[in-house]
Amino acid sequence: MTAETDTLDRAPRRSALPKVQQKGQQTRAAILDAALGLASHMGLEGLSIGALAEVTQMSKSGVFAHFGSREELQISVIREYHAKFEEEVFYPAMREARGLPRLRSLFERWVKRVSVEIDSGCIYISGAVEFDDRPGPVRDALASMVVAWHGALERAIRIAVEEGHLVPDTDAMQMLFELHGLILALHHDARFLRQPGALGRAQRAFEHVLAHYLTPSAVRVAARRR
Amino acid sequence: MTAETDTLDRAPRRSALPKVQQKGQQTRAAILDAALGLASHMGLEGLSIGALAEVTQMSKSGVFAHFGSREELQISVIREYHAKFEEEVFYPAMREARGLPRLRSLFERWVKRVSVEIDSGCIYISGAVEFDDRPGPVRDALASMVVAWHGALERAIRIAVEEGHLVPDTDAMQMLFELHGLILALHHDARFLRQPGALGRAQRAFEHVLAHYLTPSAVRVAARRR
DNA sequence: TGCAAAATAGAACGATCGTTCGATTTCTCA
DNA sequence: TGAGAAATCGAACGATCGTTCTATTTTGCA
Repeated sequence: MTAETDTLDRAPRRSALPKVQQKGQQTRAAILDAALGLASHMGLEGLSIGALAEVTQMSKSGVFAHFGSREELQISVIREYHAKFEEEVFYPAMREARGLPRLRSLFERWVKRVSVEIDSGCIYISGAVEFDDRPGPVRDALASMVVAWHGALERAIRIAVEEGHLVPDTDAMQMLFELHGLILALHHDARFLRQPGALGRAQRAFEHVLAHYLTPSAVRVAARRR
Repeated sequence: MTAETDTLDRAPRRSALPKVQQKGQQTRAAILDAALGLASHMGLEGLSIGALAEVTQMSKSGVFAHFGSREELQISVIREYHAKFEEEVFYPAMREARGLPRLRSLFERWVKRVSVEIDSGCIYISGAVEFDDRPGPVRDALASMVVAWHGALERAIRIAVEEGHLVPDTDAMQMLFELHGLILALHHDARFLRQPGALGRAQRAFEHVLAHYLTPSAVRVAARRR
């Protein structure tokens, strides 16, 4: 209920049931895994059931039956990506100390994830471009996850203000805007332009943004880091 | 030949011929115009010759004949977008005084263009995401235009350093990275998330980035602006 | 072990895609 | 004005798409 919940979503964790995994769920997971890889390369719109069937060595209708529609498949992929993102970025960073350490960890893991993804793009980013003009349930699912993640970052920034690490008049949404821009620029330069130095530039830029909002006392702590 | 050429491209301007426009070229231009609008909404991959024929009230084969292939159509659209971008952003800004005024004008016009495009996305940005994993002539055309534009911005930054407006140890590519991120964040928040305040945040963020690189004397000039 | 249920396959559907080709209309210029 | 060139159309192609339906196979449980 406080500013820091332990999940990005409000909804309860799905399937806490200890039931043994049936065959169906098992292949569904395998399909979803392949779909995630395919969508990372071709985008959510590039996801085709035929290609997915070929990869998983199944029939088209066999794949189809697990989701009922292409839209539902896309939404499932988004949810899967979200879960992985939580696992790799959000949860570990939330174990860091409140304030600057946690914020720094969130950004660092975010950057690492995107730069690892140089060979398999971020679905949040590609999806945002693909669905910015396409209303519907897929767009809604995507947007709600992105908003949840941004909300988590914003809370981390506010906590850093409370802790006295960032100046009191910090505009959390403004700072979030600037940090988000760095991720997008990293994704663009590393993935589209294939520039080798993009990761370093993103990290350096993070320090620049931080410099704008850091409290004098926090500056001394931050300086010791380098 | 100097750091500031008067065009983004090295190639000579196409068709300086005063020849009267034939019917073919005329309808080709009309098709291209419609294609630009369509690609802005659906992306370059969403561009279909059938839809284009419907919009222009022509037959599919009639449209097709003007380009010879879908790829060539996409490349033509990219070139058209590039020309418009030059006209609206690059050329007017280049008429500003060397250094900070020119750099500021470049960014301001860039931002304006992207925020006008809230209802018809930027092809540079959507194209980068669509083709970051798809080698071929379309990707090459897109990349070369983006690189040319980034090169122009980089030159503007270097000139601002020469003029003493930015600190001598300014890393032009680093600064470009940070500015580009702001545009991408603006595009994301305004177009995908439909956030109203994105434009203002981009402008404020520009001042933040500038603050990092401004020379003390330039700071006084900049302060008078506000 | 056997039987109902779940999972998968296979074939076919209508739609749309880019592209080809030959006929036909429209333009252009001597 | 009339002939040749350019532009446009209409129909058809093979391919791929998501989806539906009916068999067939596989699975899980009493």
